[in-house]
Order: sequence, then C-alpha cells, then structure tokens
Amino acid sequence: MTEAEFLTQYDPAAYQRPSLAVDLVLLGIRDGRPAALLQARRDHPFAGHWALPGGFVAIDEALDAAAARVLHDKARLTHAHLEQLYTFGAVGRDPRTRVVTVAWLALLDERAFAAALAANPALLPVAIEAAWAGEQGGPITAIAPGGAPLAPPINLAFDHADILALALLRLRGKLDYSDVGFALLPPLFTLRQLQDVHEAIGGAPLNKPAFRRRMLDKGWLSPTGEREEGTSFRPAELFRFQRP
Amino acid sequence: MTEAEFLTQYDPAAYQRPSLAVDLVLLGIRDGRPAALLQARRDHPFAGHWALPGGFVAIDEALDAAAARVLHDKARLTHAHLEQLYTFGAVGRDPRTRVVTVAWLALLDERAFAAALAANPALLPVAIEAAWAGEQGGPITAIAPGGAPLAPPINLAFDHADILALALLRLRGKLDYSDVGFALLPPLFTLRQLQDVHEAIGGAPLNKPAFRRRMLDKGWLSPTGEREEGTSFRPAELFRFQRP
DNA sequence: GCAATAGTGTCTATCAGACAATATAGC
DNA sequence: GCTATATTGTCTGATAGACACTATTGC
Repeated sequence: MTEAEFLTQYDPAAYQRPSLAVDLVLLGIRDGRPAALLQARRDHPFAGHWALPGGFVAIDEALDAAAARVLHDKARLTHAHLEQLYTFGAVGRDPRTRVVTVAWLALLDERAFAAALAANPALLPVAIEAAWAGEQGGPITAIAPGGAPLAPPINLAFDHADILALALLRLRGKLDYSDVGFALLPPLFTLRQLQDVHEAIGGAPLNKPAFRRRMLDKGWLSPTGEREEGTSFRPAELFRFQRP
Repeated sequence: MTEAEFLTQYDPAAYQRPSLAVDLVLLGIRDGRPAALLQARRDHPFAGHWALPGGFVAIDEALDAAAARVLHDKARLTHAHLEQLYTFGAVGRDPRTRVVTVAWLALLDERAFAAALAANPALLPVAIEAAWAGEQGGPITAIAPGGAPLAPPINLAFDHADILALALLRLRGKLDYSDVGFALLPPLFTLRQLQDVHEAIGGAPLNKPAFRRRMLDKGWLSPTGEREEGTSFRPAELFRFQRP
C-alpha cells in the first residue's frame, strides 16, 4: 500500500494517537552562567522533581502558537526568541501515557528573565552546566543562584535533563555563526555585555580585542554614540543589534 | 493551574489530538547534485504531486523507530544515517485532518540510493537545488536525472518543499564541522570522492590542496594503502572513515 | 612518450590569540 | 593623580586559497 492509499483510507478515529505537548526551555544569563526557569512538580510521577514549563497542543493550534501560549501562560511574556529544538518521543518517557513533546528554546534577556520570575513565583531559576556529552545531550548539574550546588542535587522530571542539555549545546553551537546571542541582551548593550553572554554560553573566557574585532566585522552592530551610565570608570559605548 | 496539576487531571480521551507522522528525506548524491527520492501521489489531495515517503507513528512506537520502519518499508533499507530534522505542525498543512509530522533526514550512499530505487519502482529520484532562503527553508526547483528541468516544474505535496529545502540547508550547515559527509560515501573512498560530495552539497567548487589538508588534519581519515581500480590514469588511494 | 589525474610544496591573504599601550570616566 | 575599565595597535601562529610542480597509472 502506498502512502497515498494509506492516507486516503486512513480513518482518524481508528488508531490510537500519542498526545502531543510542547516544553519550553526558558533560558537566560544569571550570574555569568546560563540559567533556566523550572517548575516544581507536586504530584506523581516525579513529585518533588523539577520540570520544564509545558502544555498540550490543541487540535487547532500550530506548534509555535502552542509554544507562545505556554510562554505567555507560564511566564507572562509576549516577546522572546522562540526556536524549535527537538522532538522527544521515546515510548516510556511519560509513565502514564504516551506523550510526544516538541521542545522549544526561549531566549530571555535579563529584563524578561526577571519579569517572568516576578510574574510566576512557582518558577525557580536554576543555573545549568551541561557536561559536554554527545549531540543528543547528557547529564546536567544544577546550581542555585547563590553559586553553591543545591543539596541534594536537582532531579529533573521525565527526560527534561536531556532537553536542557540539548538546549545549551544547540545554543553553544549556533552562537558563533548566527545572531542568537543578541536575543539574550537588551536592545542597547555594550561590547563587554555581549562578550559576557558569549563567555557564559561557551563556558570559557574569550580574548577581548579579538572578540571586539570579530563582532564589529560581522556588521551586526551599529554604534549609538551613547554611553552607559553609572559606572565609576570610563563608560563603554552602547551598541544596537542591526541585521546587515 | 500548574503543569503538574494539569497533567494529573488530564483525561487522555477528553481532548482531540493531532495525528502524528514521520516523513523521510531520502538524500543521496546523483550526477554531482544532491538528490532525493519522492513518491507520486495518485489521490487527492495533491494528486499528481510528489511527496516524501512517510507514515504514521504507532502508539507504542518511538519516533526514530517509526522513521526506521518507513525507511525499511518504502526503501527496503536497514542501514542509513537517520537524523531528526524538524517538526512541522501548521494547522492547515494537511487539508483533510490535523497532521503533525516529524521530518527526518536519511543519508544514503550511492549503493543504498540505487538499492532503494531498485526495490521500489514507485520512487522517483529528483535532483534538488535549494534557493538560499531563510533557515526554515524556501522554494526549491527539481530537475530530472538527465539534467533538464522537468516540464512542468515538479510540484510537491503539502509543505514538503519546505522540508526538502530545510534538509539541504541543514546538511550544508553541518558538513564543515561534523562527519555527516561520510554517510554519503561507501566504506572505502578516495579524497576526490569526498570532495565531490562536499562540492555537491555546498554547490560550489573547492580548492583541492586546501580540501585535502583540511580533511587529513581532522584526523578522521585512515589510509588503507589500497588504491582504486579501473582508471586509465594514476589511481587514487582509498581511505576509510574513522572517528579519532 | 602522452594524457589524465593523484598528490605535494610554497606563497600569500586572512583571521584569531596574546599582549601591551593608550584613552577616559569617577573620585 | 589614582583606579578601573574601554578601546586600539601590533606581533605572531594557524589556516585557506591560488597556483605551480612532481608522481604515477594506462595506453
């Protein structure tokens, strides 16, 4: 039977279908480290574990619309860089029923990160540090904002540890050749702030002059002539991201 | 209501769910161009259009297992590089009912490409040439193996043109920093063959000495000491791909 | 020897890292 | 002037492209 025949004869009610969900990695920079916003689970399964904010996809709702809805419902945000990450569909990933989830990466600047936290007290900011595993992600360790590891170590529900790790790997991989880094910054920013973002995501210090040259050569930065305020030393120039 | 509460109270039968499918981009190199294997649709919707081989995901079937099953059923192949591409879920992408599809990239070497073609006469090899559109893909033009454009131009069913274009973009992007290129080659290959693959995917000629150096410096190639046969000129050495 | 391609050597332009020097703000 | 950081200049090593050269096979 060809696909065409199969589709024609397909009775939508005849087969059981997986449930379809979206899960969001709300990612920002906190204390110089990548940080995500998690929700505590109070019920089984995975009671007491931490989970990504998510929700089910409605029958008449596009995937990106579902992600945007979760972003609004759980974090009260209307604007964020939303990017599809990967679709997780192992059979046993949810012990109750079959749930396939489309994971999304939501990049928040400092202001949006704080706003989400203020709007929903159930969210916990957690600094993440992905072990450099394979492309599909690996184990992660979570650290409380203070800097000390939470004891006992944070346990993530479902396969959300894989999703978090993959989010960071993806971001790290795209940082150099794309403009995602600017999604983590306010509209006006200094070159030092941009470098801080790159260092936080990459997990390694960068050479300042080389970084400046590289960024300015990309042609994405337009100088504003304005300078930052409130420093006790020479203020840096503020730049704006602008596609070439 | 938190996600945990929602999940707990969620009645699997209470809500309509989208159908979940997988679609495969069976990609190989043909006449120095990237080529995909398509199926003709005989029935509405999109009768007379060309479509990617695909199928629905069973309730107890993982996503990669569904992709492997389609690979086997439609192309009679048991081994191929399978890589998840993107999940397409616009509401109207299938005019009959809501279908969300997880698109996969299947990379075939010349032998596997020919075997699939021989095993399933319904498959049509089509050379693809992606316009350099945005990241989510764009319009493509398809060319018959002879080299001349098919008249009238090939029409692809559903959003499969976007999927094809995205497949090529993804492959192009990963070619330089990953080892996907070797999935398009037989176990033993010459440096010229490797360069041909890179030029076909990249769509641009490459400098021979620089390409050799770059590839050998990666440490992925182990020389076999053997040489190709049947040439009327100096035969090239055969290499094998080996992770460092 | 001839034709055709494999494989190598070398020059040069580009780019990133290292490091030092200069500039400028608050105090 | 002092401190702390911004910003710039320069040297150097790594890398890619260009191009010419040598090597080796079948005929």
